[in-house]
Amino acid sequence: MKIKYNLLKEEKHTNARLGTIETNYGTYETPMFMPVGTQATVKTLSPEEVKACKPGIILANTYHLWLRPGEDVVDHAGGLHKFMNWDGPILTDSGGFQVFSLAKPKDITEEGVYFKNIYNGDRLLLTPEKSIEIQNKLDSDIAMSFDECVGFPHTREYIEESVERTLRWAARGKKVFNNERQSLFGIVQGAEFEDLRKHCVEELVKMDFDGYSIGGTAVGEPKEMQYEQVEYSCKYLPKDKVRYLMGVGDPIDIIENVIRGVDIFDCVSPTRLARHGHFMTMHGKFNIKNAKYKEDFTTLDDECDCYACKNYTKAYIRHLIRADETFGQRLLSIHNIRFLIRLTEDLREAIKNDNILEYRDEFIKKYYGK
RNA sequence: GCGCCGUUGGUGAAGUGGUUAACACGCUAGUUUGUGGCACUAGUAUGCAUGAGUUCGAUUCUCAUACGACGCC
Repeated sequence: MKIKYNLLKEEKHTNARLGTIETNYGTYETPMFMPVGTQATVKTLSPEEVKACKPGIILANTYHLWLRPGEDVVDHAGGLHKFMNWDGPILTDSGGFQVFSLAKPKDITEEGVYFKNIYNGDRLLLTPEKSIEIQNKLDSDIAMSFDECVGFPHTREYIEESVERTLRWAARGKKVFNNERQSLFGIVQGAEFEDLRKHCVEELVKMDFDGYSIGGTAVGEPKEMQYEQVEYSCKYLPKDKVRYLMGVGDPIDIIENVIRGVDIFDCVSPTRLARHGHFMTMHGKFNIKNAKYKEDFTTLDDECDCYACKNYTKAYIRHLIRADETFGQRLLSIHNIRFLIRLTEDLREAIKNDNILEYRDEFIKKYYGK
């Protein structure tokens, strides 16, 4: 089935939305945070451990699975869910972000984007049609259009050109899309230019996607500009479709962008920060490797209900991380993912109570207070 | 006891008669936003066993002392 978004309530003082999203694998509340499982695994965690963090959807990556093990292997396994033993909804990114992170300007053509295979150096062409074909085979619940994610800084001239190309790519992908169980999202680009964002939204809506993503943010631009880009996109997006802000996961950014009307977020930060020894709490982001935790026998976060916080001390986790033990990375990953999901639970409650601005102000005070 | 070699930071060590003593690990702190998973950045010996001498100048050359490895009685 196609996903279905139900708008339940709009917060009284802001554009924040409370909703549900119906999927092949159940109905989940929004705002939502999606953990990232690039290579069909949330790094260091088992599906059971991810599940215990109470996520809705998780994310996997077309580019990486295309290169390894290949979409046919996943297809023959019976699809991504069976392959990775995940019985919840999955969203696949299209490879658009890899245009930003891996490709050089000269590699971007009208037909598609040339990449160097990171594993063996082969020159590969990823096109909008190919990206959709791969995602159809992966059989995720939600597929993304293949877009160009442009970094910062950039010129208006280039963004104008890029938005048109992204729109043509969206149309090409939609034309070959062929999976009844799967939904397809369009991606709004246009950088910090309101008229270009508006134009992009209008053209995508004409194509009638199952949901809309906001792209081209969290690529090095100032925070205020990110929030503007989200405003310029949400302002024109239809209310009856879900909105996914790609790649944003800083706690403050999640709050600010929920306030501006975003429903879904994803970010590698909780797992990457964890692998590098950092953990988040309401009182800020901390480095477990710091000497001050050497004999700190308290838990990471006394407000947290995760497995790590229920069973282990900072001193022990510090020891594991410093000893390069993967169990330490697992414990911090579990904690950080659960932290961001708890944040979305709080935000849903704040929308119900029409006090999200108070929640934001109090959170910022605590988070930067340290 | 004699001979010979050695002694550089928390560790393993490189090195030179003349500005800031290489590098690695460790340690201290920071960064990380649709992930090229165990990364990156910065700091970390005012001092080269101790004492004396040669020299304009010594961690580097000489002598003595201490400590250590090896060989011989």
